[in-house]
Amino acid sequence: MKLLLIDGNSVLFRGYYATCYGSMMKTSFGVYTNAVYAFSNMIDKAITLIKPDYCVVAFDKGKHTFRHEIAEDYKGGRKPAPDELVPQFELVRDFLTASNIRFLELDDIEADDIIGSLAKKYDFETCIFSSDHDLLQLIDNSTSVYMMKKGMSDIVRYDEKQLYEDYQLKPFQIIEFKGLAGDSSDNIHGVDGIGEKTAVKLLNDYNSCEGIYENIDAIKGKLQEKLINGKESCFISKRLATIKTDVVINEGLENFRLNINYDTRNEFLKKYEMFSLIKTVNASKKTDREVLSIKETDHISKELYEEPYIHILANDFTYYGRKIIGVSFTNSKGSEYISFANLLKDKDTLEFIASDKKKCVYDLKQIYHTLNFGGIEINGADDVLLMAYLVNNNNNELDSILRAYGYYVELTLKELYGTEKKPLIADHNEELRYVSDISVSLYNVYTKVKEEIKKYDMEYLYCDVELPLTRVLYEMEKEGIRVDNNVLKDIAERTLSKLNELEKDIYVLSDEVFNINSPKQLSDVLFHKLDLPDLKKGSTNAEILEKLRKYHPVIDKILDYRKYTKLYSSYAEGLQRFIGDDSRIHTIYSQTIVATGRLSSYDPNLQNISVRNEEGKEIRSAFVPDDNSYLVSSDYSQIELRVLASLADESKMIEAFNSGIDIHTKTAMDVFKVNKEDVTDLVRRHAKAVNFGVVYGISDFGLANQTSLSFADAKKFIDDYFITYPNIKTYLDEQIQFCKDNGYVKTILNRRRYINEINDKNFMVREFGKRAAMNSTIQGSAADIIKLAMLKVSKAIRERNLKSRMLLQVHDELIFNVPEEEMDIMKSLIKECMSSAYKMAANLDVSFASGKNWMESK
DNA sequence: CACGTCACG
DNA sequence: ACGTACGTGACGTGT
Repeated sequence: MKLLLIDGNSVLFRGYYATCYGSMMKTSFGVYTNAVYAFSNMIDKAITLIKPDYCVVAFDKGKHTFRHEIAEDYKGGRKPAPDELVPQFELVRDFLTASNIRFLELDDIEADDIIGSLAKKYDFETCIFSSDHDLLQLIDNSTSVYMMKKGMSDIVRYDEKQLYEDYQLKPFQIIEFKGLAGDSSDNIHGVDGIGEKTAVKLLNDYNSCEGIYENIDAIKGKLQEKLINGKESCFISKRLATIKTDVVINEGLENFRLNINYDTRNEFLKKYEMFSLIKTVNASKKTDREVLSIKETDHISKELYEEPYIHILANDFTYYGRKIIGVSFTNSKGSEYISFANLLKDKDTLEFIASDKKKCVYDLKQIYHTLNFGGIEINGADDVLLMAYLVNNNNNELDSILRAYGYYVELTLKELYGTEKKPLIADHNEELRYVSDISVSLYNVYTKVKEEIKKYDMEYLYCDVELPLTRVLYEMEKEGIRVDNNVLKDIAERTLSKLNELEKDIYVLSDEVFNINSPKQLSDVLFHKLDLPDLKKGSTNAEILEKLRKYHPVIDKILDYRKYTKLYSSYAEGLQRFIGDDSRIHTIYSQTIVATGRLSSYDPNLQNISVRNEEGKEIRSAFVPDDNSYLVSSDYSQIELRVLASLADESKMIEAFNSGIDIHTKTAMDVFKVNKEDVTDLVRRHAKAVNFGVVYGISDFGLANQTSLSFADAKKFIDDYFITYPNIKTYLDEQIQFCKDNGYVKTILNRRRYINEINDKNFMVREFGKRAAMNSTIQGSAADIIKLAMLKVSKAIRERNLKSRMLLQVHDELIFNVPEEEMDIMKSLIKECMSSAYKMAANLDVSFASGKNWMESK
């Protein structure tokens, strides 16, 4: 049994002053919440640390305590509480009420005295939480004090031993100490001329103030004089500092039992916009816990075969080849856990998992790998991660999903199993608690996202596109792509010698030896030592360096050095670690990271392999086909602009696409009203820049920056563009308006992207929101289309039993391994599937290339 | 762990 | 007056 007593005023004050700098936290309605926020954080910390069964928060109330009878100026000279803090005294009480945490305040009694009286009333373990040193006097065998130090970051537990170590005082001597040294914050005078050092020394010699005055003759000189003069003040100060322990509190202990109500607390936190605190809630809600607390079994009950959430418990060290520890089944009937060894014997359950009967997991693609590694087949599974992401693109990892639906799992996999380098043996009960919390939470999330998918009309996107795509991506990941390590080694070696050369040159040319890779050191050399013009706040990026080339020969070398270090560390060397024993690289695709609906690739990222410069492009020659095969690359040309033209129904542009004329040339012709022959290179480049700009959410500033155009010319150009293509303008404006009204924009397949920035009060943020709104439907719809194409191609390969395999996706491009004998069929099949993936006014054009490595097939 | 930089679409 | 083009992931530096 443990009782926690919290000094409410002290914690609230400390919380306020720790968070009152800069822009103070408040709600969108202007209610200050910083102190309550910090308060909530601190007491959560205290509760987690102390794990009390009972808890009371004590507050001061009234201005006429017994101490004011003793000394009129008690606590005099204090600054009044700041205006921003005052209303938070009330708010923090509301917070405690919402949390179902008891607080006490008694007329004309200080919080200290409530705490003192409660601490002495009970003889079981009592912990006091405060930042006020006065309370240290309450320490005894069963009472300890947790002090907040250094703002709020540190909490130190004081018992008799710790107190003596830090202050050389026994608990009762705290009041003796204040009698002598006083306490300026409470306007307690003590003895004039005696400070902390002298007070401690005197108490070490004479134990107490009484002891000092009994032996006053033994004390000599000035000190004796001070003590005699201050005797009255000394004993008044002592009384002021003495905490009462006899305040009558007529409440049964059970009234103080700690039983936080997370539902009402979450409501409060939501109401006052303290969203980040919702995560500190152990929201595997109590009611759920009672109904559904997990049961370990060696045979999963049949009633759990009805649409369960299945959690695969495995450590998180690697993506491929995770070891299964156990599996849980959870639905409205209950929750059960089975160890992996027992699961392998539970044939009914294995059969259920492999069957088409409906079930749900979290991160299906990874689970395909995990179960495949464990020799288990799974079918008919929904993916709660994927569903939650489709419902709202901000839900893209466990934490954010649980938080969004009001759940929180206290333990993490890392805490259970450690890391690959430092693995831990998990306690089995902890494991069960983790599985139980996560399973119950995710089962509940599943029931909710299922409804939302329906409500948002996303069944086609989810059931017919994203979910089947998960399987396709799993197969691509498993397949991997063959890489010739020798090619990478060769490039690495050559790059390294080039780098050594450049390094020397740079040191000579700049007359300085420094770390070229450090932007800080480089900018120092360029802008201070060499005195080159600092065009953008010390920035040394390629764009800036390009402009500085003419000033100093070292710049060219630095640009080259940058190019080669990137090539060396990210690609030539960097990629090698990912080549497996099968001589292949297995990237991982994320289906739930990109806000617009694109895929992303990592470990390693194969969607950003160099192509734009000659030296970098060579990396692609390391990516090779299987024996007797070719690498085939097929990409959509101008897919985003085609999507835009079609969605906006801009006939001039659609006609251009369908007639096969170069779109940037056509844009130049239309906007500048010139003949094809008069479109110069420069004019075409500008037209191309605007076309890109339009897709990114155009602005005159952006366009001017990207081209050689002046502000005014860029603005004029954009105006002319929108006059030429009025439907584009209308369409983009519609997207912005829709987003302002609804908070999100949507793609051709009803994919949503929420853009909160669009209604932000900050101009810059709002402008960003607009550009994101304009871009998202376009980029997102293009992503939808290539996903459709991937499904179509993969289906065709499967149905025709072809040996060709889809290996990579790079946003508008697909890469395949194609055996020689399938080249003809695949060429037409890929082209057909990709160009017919989605019917639009502007046709989809597909270009096609093949070779004995990825560089050749481009 | 944040920042600057740079690779891709 | 403000001071940006959209979407990612990986690396090295420096706290």
